[in-house]
Order: sequence, then structure tokens, then C-alpha cells
Amino acid sequence: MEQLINYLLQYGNLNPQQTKLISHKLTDLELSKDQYFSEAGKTPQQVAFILEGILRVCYYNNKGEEVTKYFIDENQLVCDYRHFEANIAASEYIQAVTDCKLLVFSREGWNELSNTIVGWDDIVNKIVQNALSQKLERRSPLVEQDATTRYLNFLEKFPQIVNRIPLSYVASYLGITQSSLSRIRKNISR
Amino acid sequence: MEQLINYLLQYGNLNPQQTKLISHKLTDLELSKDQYFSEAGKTPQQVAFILEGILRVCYYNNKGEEVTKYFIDENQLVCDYRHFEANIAASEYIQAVTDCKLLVFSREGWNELSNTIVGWDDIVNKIVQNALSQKLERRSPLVEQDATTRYLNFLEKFPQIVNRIPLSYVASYLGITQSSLSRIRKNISR
DNA sequence: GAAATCCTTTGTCATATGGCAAAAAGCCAA
DNA sequence: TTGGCTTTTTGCCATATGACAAAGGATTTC
Repeated sequence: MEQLINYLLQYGNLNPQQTKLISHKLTDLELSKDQYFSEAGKTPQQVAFILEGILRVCYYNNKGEEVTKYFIDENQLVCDYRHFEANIAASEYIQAVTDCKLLVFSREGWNELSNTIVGWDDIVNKIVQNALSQKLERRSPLVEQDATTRYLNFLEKFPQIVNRIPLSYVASYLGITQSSLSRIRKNISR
Repeated sequence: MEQLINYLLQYGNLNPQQTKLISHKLTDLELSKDQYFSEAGKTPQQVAFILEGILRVCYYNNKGEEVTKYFIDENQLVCDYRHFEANIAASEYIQAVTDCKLLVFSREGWNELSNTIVGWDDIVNKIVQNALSQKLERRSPLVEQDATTRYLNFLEKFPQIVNRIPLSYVASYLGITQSSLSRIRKNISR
């Protein structure tokens, strides 16, 4: 709970009354590995904060391959916010990569906060824009780098993740095959 | 002028008085090919709307190669908004790829709109979030596709651009070398 | 603890792309 | 038109990555 409040306070001020209000809208949610937080074809109904665990956003490309678009780890909000806000069906999956402990807002609770807390929307906008910028900054360099560099950068950015998730997820995130990634790891360790 | 107003109206309502106010904050700006709209190391001071022409966002990677991150064409706002808003030096260049006609807001004018027009910030937030999402959707698939597919998709998305800009820009956008792109074009045309 | 399942590594070969350099084509200015 | 500049194409070769298949390892399940 405090983790979440601290996170929000990075983006704007909230007085104790407001933080209390926020915490009343929260419920706990545990996801076990491989469970979906939200699914393509369904309208997202929740916004979550990750207390523990790793999730990933993924989809199926037109060759039917599963592609990991990004990973989201502890102390971040997770939501397909564009589709949540528009109240329309998502096109991607959000899946637990490890067992997860989340705090979730329902759509109603979330809307009430928007209507009650002055400045809430500002905070949310900042968070959304920040998250999008960050994703862009992470994805963009992938295009121009060779596979080894991508993997090394991935290691730098997610040192705590790499040993907790299947190699295939990382490979599809990096845009290479699993066997290539395996060979790359072999070369690096040498 | 009307182009810009129509663009804004997609994101929220504005009454005639408000649109008049907006238009008073605008000045014309012409950029000739290769001129910079904003530069890395300098704090962005303007937000522009593209009436005519194409710009690109680019930077130099750690190998010193110039990388085109994306293209922006007619009827869109252009600004390194993150750095504009934070009022800090940018890390990327925004450059005219063709001669351009722009409408620009100064920082002061832009802020006044924010202080005068109720709902202006909402419109801006939507635009920013939309733009970021779109960029993400364009960049993301690049990672998992082969070079030919990337080029074909690029052609689909920017059919009007490809003949107006140097091949090398497109190549760096697609994350391939110029000679590879040249060969790919040869194969396709056959 | 054995069987089944999943994940990772490895082998072999084909192919796409990069690096470098030169030639060709296109463009502009005097 | 000529000469100089930029852009694009092409050639040659090295190399990284992909495709496919099989073998090892690891982990889960009963």
C-alpha cells in the first residue's frame, strides 16, 4: 500500500485524506504464473499496481507467433490504459510471468478517484505519458542494434528479471529466436 | 489555420472564441530542407503544426551513426514535448526532410492557452498520448520483422513520403543499411 | 521416483544482412 | 554543357541469424 502511495507521490501531491481515499478503492489480487491479467478481445476493467512479480504484454503476430512486447516489474502500474480508458476490447494480452501480488482498482473505483481527487487526472496523465515514453525508449534502440547488444542492454535494464522467466519470452522481446539467444548467452559467458 | 483547428477538434470541443484565441497565438514558420526545428542540447521553445512538408526525429547512437527515429508528416503537431514541458535540453534533433510550412506556438503562447482555455490541457494530453501510442505501434513491429517486411510496411504507412526523402533516412529508420535497402527495393520491383 | 512435460542447448545448413569499396546515376550550379 | 557533388546501386566476401531437428536438462505431476 505504502509502495503505491510513494509511487503516486512522485507524480503529484496527495494529502493524507486523499491517500486514504485511494487505499479504500484497492483490493488485493494474486495471479499465479501464466495467468492473464487482461486478454485480447476483452475490455480491460482494472488498473493494477505490481507489489511483487513480473508481467508481460504480448500478442500474436500475423505469422501466429507469440511476441513479447515488454515486461513490467515491481512498483509500476499495469494496464492497457488506452483500451481501459476508451472502454473497448484490448488487442494484447497482459500475463503474469511469475506469481504476482497486485493491488487493483476497479473501473468504478478508478473513476471515482478521478471525480473526487483534484489533480488525480494530472497524476494519471503524467504516469501514462511517462510509461509510454519509457516503452518507446526501450523499444526503439532494439531496431538498430545487433542481437548481442540488445541482450546485453536487456540484462542491464532488467538484471533481476532474466533468471526468473523463460528464455523464449526474452527472445521474442528482443526479436530473435530462442536458439540464437541461447548461442549468444554462450558466447557472452565465455 | 483551419487545418489546425480541425485537428484540435478531433480531440475536444472548442468554441469559436477559443479557436480565435488559439489562432492569435500562431505564427508562420518556413523551414527549408535540412534545417532543424529543434536540436539536441537545446531546450525546445516551440510547438508546431505541419501544414506542408515532412520532418524527422533523429539522434546519433553510440557508434556515431545518425539514426532516424520517426517521420512526421502533414497535419500533425511536432515537438519534443517531453523536454518542452520539462523545459530542459532535448536529446534529439527534429529536422526538416523537405521544405516545410509550419504554424508555431511559442512557449508563452502555449502556456497562455493552457491558462485561458478550459479543457486545453485535456486536449493536449490526449494528443500527446495518442502520438506516443502511435509511435510505439509503428516502432514495435520493426523488431520482429525481416527487412523486406519492414520496408513494405513503411511503404504502406508512408506512401507519399518515400519518394521525397533520401534513402538513407528510410534505411536508418528501418534499422538496416542503405545498400541492403537498395537491394531490397530491387528485389521487390522485380 | 518414474514418467511426462517443458525449457534450453546444440548441430547442420541455408540465407539475409553488413562492411567496404567502386561504379553508376541523378542533381545542381556556373 | 561541363564539372563537381550527392545519392543510389552493385560487387565481393564475411558473418550473424534463422529454420529445423534432435539431444540434454530441468521441473512438475502423480
